Amino acid sequence: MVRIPSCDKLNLKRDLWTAEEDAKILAYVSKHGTSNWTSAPKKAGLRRCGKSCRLRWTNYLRPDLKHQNFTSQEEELIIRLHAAIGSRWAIIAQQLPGRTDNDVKNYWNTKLRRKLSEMGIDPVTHKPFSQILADYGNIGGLPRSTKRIGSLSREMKTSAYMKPEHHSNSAQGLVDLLTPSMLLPETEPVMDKSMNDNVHQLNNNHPLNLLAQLQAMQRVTEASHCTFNEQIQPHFYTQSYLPSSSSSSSSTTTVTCRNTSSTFSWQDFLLEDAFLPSEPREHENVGECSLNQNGCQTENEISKEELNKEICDYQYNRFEAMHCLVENNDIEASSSSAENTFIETLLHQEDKIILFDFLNLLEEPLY
DNA sequence: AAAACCCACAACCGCGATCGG
DNA sequence: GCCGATCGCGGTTGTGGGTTT
Repeated sequence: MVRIPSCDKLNLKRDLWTAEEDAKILAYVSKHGTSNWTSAPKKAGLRRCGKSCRLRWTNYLRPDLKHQNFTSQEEELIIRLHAAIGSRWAIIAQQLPGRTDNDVKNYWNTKLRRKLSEMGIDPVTHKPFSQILADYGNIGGLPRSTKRIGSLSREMKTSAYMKPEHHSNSAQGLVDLLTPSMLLPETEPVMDKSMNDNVHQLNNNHPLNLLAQLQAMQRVTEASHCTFNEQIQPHFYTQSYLPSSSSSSSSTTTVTCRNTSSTFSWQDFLLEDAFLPSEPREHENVGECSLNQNGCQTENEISKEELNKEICDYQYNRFEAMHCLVENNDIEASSSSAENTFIETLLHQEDKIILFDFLNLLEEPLY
């Protein structure tokens, strides 16, 4: 892989952009567009590398960017999406018109992460610190993956190289890994939605409607034999309600939610047991899906064969759900990538990666 | 008043993915 | 299919302004 020489190596300007430089970039874009940044510095008369010009345009000069403070709605969305898909800022930023991935990332790192931490919530796992500490105590004799993210300290967080949803090799963690779409709450009741509505949502998706797509995928999954939603969703965000941006940092702060008469507590933003098996859950159903059968097992009680079977079962169930819809002409078979919805593509890629990583993980020695 | 510290965010780095000859 | 060029992304660092000591 050929590396682009850095601006530094080329002895190009690297400090903050001046108004004059910004004007040159704007003039360049209005004349040449944004398709070729390599030639931008030369054509615009700038002593910057093309990459730097592109970033300046993308993160600051684009006319569609918002430069106001984040709203509480945006804040809510960031937290929810971060819990669902981790630090994939580009995807999260797509859900926030006028915001860049850099904006979202900075806002998370400077505001939201600290806000959650001050409330006793681990911003990586979205679990209370107390639970994490308790979990550490509970798993004293259990094998620990070297890839696990502790997140109790900055050092631990930054030294980890897995995404938050890849924390575990436990059975419960596996559930988390496999179904990012199911980590999202319903923003509104869906019992009156028909399957056709769900499929319509899937086929008429837009990149800026990730939440709706995730929820639609969730409903499609519900149509399968494996009722993940009943089993899993209660463990995650229970409400979609919005905390007031001006609310105190107390974890007991309660505000009236925007769109319903219910109340919101910051504790609703906790993820329960994001990656460790703990107590058996009363509301867990013993469904046809085998994933849940090990919900109360400890890590070392779950054999590799069982976990492999769970992966296969999950893959099969999801495939079957989609296949059923296709057979009923409720959804078009998407044979080309161009026809794939954004989220289907995302989940497909995710599955491949997760399945591969997880099987590799199983090959690691257990201590 | 000045040094130290904190904070927000702009900018950069390095990597993998993708494009195109 | 190969390979160099470019893009896009997430993580990290640098900078400047505000606040505290």
